[in-house]
Amino acid sequence: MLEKNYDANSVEPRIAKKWDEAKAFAAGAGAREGADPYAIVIPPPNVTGSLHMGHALNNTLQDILIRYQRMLGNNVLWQPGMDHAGIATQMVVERKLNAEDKKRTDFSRPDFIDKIWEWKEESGGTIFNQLKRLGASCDWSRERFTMDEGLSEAVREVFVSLYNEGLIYRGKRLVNWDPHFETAISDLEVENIDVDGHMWHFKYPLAADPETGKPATYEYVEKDEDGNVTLTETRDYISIATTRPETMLGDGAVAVHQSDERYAPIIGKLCEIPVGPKEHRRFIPIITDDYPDKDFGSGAVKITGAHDFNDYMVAKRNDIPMYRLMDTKAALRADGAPYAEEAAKAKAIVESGELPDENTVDAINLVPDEYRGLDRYDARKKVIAAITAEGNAVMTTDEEGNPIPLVEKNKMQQPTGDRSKVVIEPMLTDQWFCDAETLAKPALASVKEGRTNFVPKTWENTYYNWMENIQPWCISRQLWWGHQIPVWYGPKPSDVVAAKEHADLVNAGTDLNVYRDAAWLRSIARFEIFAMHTFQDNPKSYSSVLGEVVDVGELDSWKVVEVESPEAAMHHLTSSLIEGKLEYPVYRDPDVLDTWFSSALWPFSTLGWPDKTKELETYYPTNTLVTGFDIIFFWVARMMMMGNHFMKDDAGKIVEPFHTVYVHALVRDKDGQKMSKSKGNVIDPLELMDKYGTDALRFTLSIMAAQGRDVRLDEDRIVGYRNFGTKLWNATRFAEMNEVKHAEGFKPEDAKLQVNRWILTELSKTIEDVSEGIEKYRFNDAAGAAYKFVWNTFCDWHLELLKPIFNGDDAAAKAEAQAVAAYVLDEIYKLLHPFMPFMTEELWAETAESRDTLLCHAEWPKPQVQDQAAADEINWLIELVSEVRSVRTEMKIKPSLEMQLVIVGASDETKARLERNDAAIRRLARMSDVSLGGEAPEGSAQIVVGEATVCLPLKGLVDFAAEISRLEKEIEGIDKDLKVVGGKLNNEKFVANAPDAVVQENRDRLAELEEKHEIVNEALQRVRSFN
RNA sequence: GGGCGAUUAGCUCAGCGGUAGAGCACUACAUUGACAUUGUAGGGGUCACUGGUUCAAUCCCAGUAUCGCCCA
Repeated sequence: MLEKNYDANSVEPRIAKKWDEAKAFAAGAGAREGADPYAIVIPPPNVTGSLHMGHALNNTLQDILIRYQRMLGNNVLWQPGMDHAGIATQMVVERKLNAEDKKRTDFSRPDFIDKIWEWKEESGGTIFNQLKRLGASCDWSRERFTMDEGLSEAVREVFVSLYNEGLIYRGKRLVNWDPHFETAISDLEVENIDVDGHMWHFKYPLAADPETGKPATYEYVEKDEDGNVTLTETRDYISIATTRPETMLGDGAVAVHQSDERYAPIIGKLCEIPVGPKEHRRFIPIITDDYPDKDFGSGAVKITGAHDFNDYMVAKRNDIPMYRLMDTKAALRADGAPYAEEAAKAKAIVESGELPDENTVDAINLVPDEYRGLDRYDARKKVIAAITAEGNAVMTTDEEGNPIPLVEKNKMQQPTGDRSKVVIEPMLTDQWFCDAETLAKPALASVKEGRTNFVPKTWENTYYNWMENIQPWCISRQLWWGHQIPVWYGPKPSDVVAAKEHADLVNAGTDLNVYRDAAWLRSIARFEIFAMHTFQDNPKSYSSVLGEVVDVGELDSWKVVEVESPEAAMHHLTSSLIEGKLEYPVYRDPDVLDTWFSSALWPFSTLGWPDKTKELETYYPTNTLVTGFDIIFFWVARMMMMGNHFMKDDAGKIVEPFHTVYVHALVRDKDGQKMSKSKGNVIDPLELMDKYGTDALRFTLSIMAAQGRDVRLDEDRIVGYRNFGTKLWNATRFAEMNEVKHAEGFKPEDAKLQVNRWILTELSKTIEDVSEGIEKYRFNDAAGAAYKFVWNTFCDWHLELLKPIFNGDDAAAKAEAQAVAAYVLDEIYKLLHPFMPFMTEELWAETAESRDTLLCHAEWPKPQVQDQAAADEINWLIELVSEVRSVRTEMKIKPSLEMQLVIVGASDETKARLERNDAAIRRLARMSDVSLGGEAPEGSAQIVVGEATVCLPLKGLVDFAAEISRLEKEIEGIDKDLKVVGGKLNNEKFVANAPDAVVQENRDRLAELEEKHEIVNEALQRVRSFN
């Protein structure tokens, strides 16, 4: 006998163990002979991750699909794995070191990476155990990690291929720089946050006329919309507005819109940046461009190409030098020569009118000596103070009429790092980029041409929008943890080779061949002198610069070695030349790749690519990708780009990584707020599983996962669905008490009793609904159909209707009832298994002495019995009983009081039904007797069911006034419906235009309503006459 | 500024050209007979607003309002 309550906490680990021991989730487990493959790759959680509600929803939905497909007998693989999560992981380990009073830079790079691997072994991947607890039926034996050797090989393969195709390149670009982690990040990792900012207005004085030496002036004229002059004044400056005064130090120009008449007189003239030592003030040109907005600020903008994305474009278009002002921590630069020298270089550039190469410009540090090393915000304060003190701030007046600097408050969007939460600094740096635009084209076509489909479809627009406006993807990160970029450089900067491994560096056809450049080699002689000069007296220091030297291989008559840095390479080359050896040193690019680069390969790298494995052949392309919309750009789009580029069939045709992308919603709290630690509204799925059991959580998430809507999770809902589990548990317990047992060889079609044929028919319908719901990713419909069937059909009615049979004397009926109940319960376990795997697996085992398979491998139900007559009969019975109950309650008749039922005007069919269901009616409607009568007994309440009038003789019990009012109310309702239906049918246009079926439906309904109206009206007259 | 979505019962949400639904909450009653994690019954809705299309609109279209998200 089952326990009275289901104890999730003891059952779940036991069932999990059972699955594990049976290797129930191994790829292909439980598959039919010759089955179709069905594969899903898990969105790899971060190795640092812990299960949150988003994971719970995401993996529950995947598990439903996977378990369903497995039960259909398909060859199923759910591929699990984890992401190395570059920044997040490095952050976690650095934080741990900080707690021990150590920091990353106390370690060498390899030692620090070892520390991370140690951390991973100890505490990484707890999320896998949490996913197992959720019941995720992944093939855990195939767990992969983006940093493991196989996946790393795939990363190198892809990088080198794309590099050789010119789709990956290095360049100096303006990128989003995270000053906390001191690395570049991609656009997607930047969050724009609304903040209250300030806009300062400053005067840039015009340069003196070069010919006369006199201060330059112009007539500044402002007009209103109608062209009337509103202001005229003579100015010797141009006024600019800026939210970032500290970047003025790096200005290369002032720009105005070409159509802005106000500034037309001074286009091409020079103006002074009003900050820094007076004797070294820099002058910059006033230029025109499309970018400035005439109506914003003064209409004139300063152009700081190295620290602003818009300015960068303007500077590019107009050959304006871009001066970098900050270091990797976003403090003002302290490198280079004293300011006076550096400013002179900038002056020379302006005067020559020729733009030197970008590295030369980048080397110039235009931060005045007094500002060097300052944090960017401290520098801002000092710059503002200095300009204001000098009288170059645009002034206004305060409330009392005193002059004050004009500082506008303005709402602005501040870019912040999604991990670090610090303000992102646009920085001009050397980075690696992936040509996303080229890769996006086929990926776009795949969706447009329907080879990959988003569900719900509306997400396709989001995808198009992004893919059509895609920017180069910055893939390099200045971190230590990640896939190091497989590019080696020789001592000469132009010597660049991408290689999967050392051997490829010295293979035939390598690009590593600068040593063949005799002229260049001769020039190396210079370094000989340099090296001797530097290290002669201090050989120890020499070896410390050299660092480790690793043999790479032979190339021509040279020995190629790998060293640790560009400096080491140069010294090594020099020293080997001194010693008369032909040793050619290379060093590897220190950057690592964006974490999402390896995730982009996930659907094929996890299956063994670039090797041609059996798994790859079987399970690629995968079927469905289940993900949240927040990573469509980060992940889905990039998998499409990489998958389409690298995965082709034998005919060279693209094979997309998946054919369906199911995008589910975000889980929010019950008030619709996004869950976040700072808001303190995070609901921990693990706590919920402890409290209500995993199945309750899973069922709740499934039934709430309607397409296109966020899931607002309310704990009360979980309580409700926990109760649903209990209901099923107790239904099974009840069955057990009545010796309901799985009957070997029972065929549903053999059932004779209407009540059984009815439930089997309802079951068929439910099987269709649940299957269709899952197939169409309408998880809420699927779960809802199962819920309704189990509780409102099977428990509320079928089991109730079986009670008189179980308690009766008809042995054959009893045997059939037992067999059918057992059969239906088995089918229920199967239907619910994808949603509630633990409880159903437990019940499956508990309800038979032995089973051929685990429930997770049992065959998915198929509709068997369709018996409309039985369905009609029992639905009639349900209506009858419900009506009687309703009237009893309304008439305030004690439930314990047994009454007599007299049916008037019954057809032959109704008579037969009454006979067949006599016991059930008496039990469920609490009647002592059911009889047929010619007319309604005096003092009856009367109910119209179909053609018959059901009379409850209530003489002495019933409140006739109440009964009259009840019947009047009913007639009122019927009249209302009659009016609607009749109105339609009287409308010629309706009859002419509506589909025949609809017209007929309304005709039938009208007839039905009219008949009912008549019968109820008769009943009403009768009651009135009793009164 | 551009785009997407939402607005249905007190709450959380389904639905969707032709009888407006669920769960929770609420009210009344019942019972320890599988289940109080229960049963029976009940109340509760101008389907945001304004127009339009249609024989017919909660549903389609346009506009308005409010809210949310994404992108600049």
